[in-house]
Amino acid sequence: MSTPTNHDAPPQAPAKRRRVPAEERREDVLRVAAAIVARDGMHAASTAEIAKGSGISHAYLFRLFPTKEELMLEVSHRAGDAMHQGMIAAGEQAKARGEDPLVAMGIEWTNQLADHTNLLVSLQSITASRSLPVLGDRLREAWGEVIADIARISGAGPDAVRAFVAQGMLLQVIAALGAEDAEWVSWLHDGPLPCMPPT
Amino acid sequence: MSTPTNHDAPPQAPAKRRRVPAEERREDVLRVAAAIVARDGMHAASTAEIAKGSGISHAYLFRLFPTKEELMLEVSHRAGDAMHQGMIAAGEQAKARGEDPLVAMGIEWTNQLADHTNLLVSLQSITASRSLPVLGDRLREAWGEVIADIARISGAGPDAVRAFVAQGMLLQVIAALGAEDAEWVSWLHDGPLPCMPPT
DNA sequence: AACGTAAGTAAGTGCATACTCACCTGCAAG
DNA sequence: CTTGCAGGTGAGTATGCACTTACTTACGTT
Repeated sequence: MSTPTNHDAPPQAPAKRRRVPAEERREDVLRVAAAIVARDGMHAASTAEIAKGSGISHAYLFRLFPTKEELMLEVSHRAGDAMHQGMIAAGEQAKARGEDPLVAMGIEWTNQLADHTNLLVSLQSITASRSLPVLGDRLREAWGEVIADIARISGAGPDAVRAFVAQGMLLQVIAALGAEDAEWVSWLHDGPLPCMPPT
Repeated sequence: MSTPTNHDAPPQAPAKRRRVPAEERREDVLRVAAAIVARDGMHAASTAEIAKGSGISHAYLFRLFPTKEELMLEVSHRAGDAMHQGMIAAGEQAKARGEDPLVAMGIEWTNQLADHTNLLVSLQSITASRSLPVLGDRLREAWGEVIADIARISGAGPDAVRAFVAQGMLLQVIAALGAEDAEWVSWLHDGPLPCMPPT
């Protein structure tokens, strides 16, 4: 009368799933999550979809990241950091080569258009920060550092840095709108997109 | 045996609800919805909260706006339109007075910082457009018109218009981050915020 | 007074979401 | 072979969501 332990004869072998160290899984999850957040935003991104996309169970996702909020903070941090570090590297290399660092950083920035993900996640972070105060704090701090680095590496003054950052924001918005091919965009840039003004 | 029609003695009078024409209610709802969307984004904004904030039942909200999507499209349209019209007006008035229209439009734009709502709704629209294709179409079109108007009224060329719009985006982001008082912001603007560069 | 209609609602429906619990399993060391 | 344990899951739970149905009520017109 007790329930039989028999599992009802699994019809196929259970696919012999690979076991993977947790760290590696976390990286997978963060990649997948970034793509989904880029499309849907942080609030609408669903943990179930992230789990499925990462090839793990919903339950295990919450062992890797105890709450959705922590996952999102990490996603945001990765995206911001990647862009920040990329720009620093490009700027300093150019400087070492005796070229204009600001131009090099601009090119690096526009290169990010190739894979929109970081750009979009950054934008989504900004809009989510209104209802996620911790994120807001982190972002304000991060922006301060980015701007300080731009200024330090390029040696440019406030006006030039402001113009530079503003252009970056415009690119971000164009990417988010999927408007790279809109005629007003090509009019604005008067030629192929990837060129930031030398100012 | 039939259920008594007696309503169990309503303890207070039912508050004598005011009846209001549907059009007027729609305006209320749109205002409330804009504020909530500004904070939470279009996906996370809840119709229930919008209804409650507007002082109507959840059910009636869906008579005023048949779906959430239509509500959101209207919210987005209102915000974008308000900013667009405001800029056109400021630009043309300045032109009539013989002043630089681009400067006037910039001032108008920064004035929007006083009540962030439109700025934020615009940003939220942009990020939502990735998962709401109709919205994306509308936004790309609207941006084309805005940029054409800026160019027409100011007579400025692509570079100046691009710089102008980019500054606008930066302001939008600063507002979204709630970073108006951050030190990097005041460094960037080197003085009080509301001043766009003449170029 | 009585009627028509626009304004308004209580109480759902069914589905998605974030998160949990009890349990299972591949693999390396003793 | 056995055991320990990190890696991994099926099947929930409670809550919130967009949206609906059937109904009531205020008010201008005749």
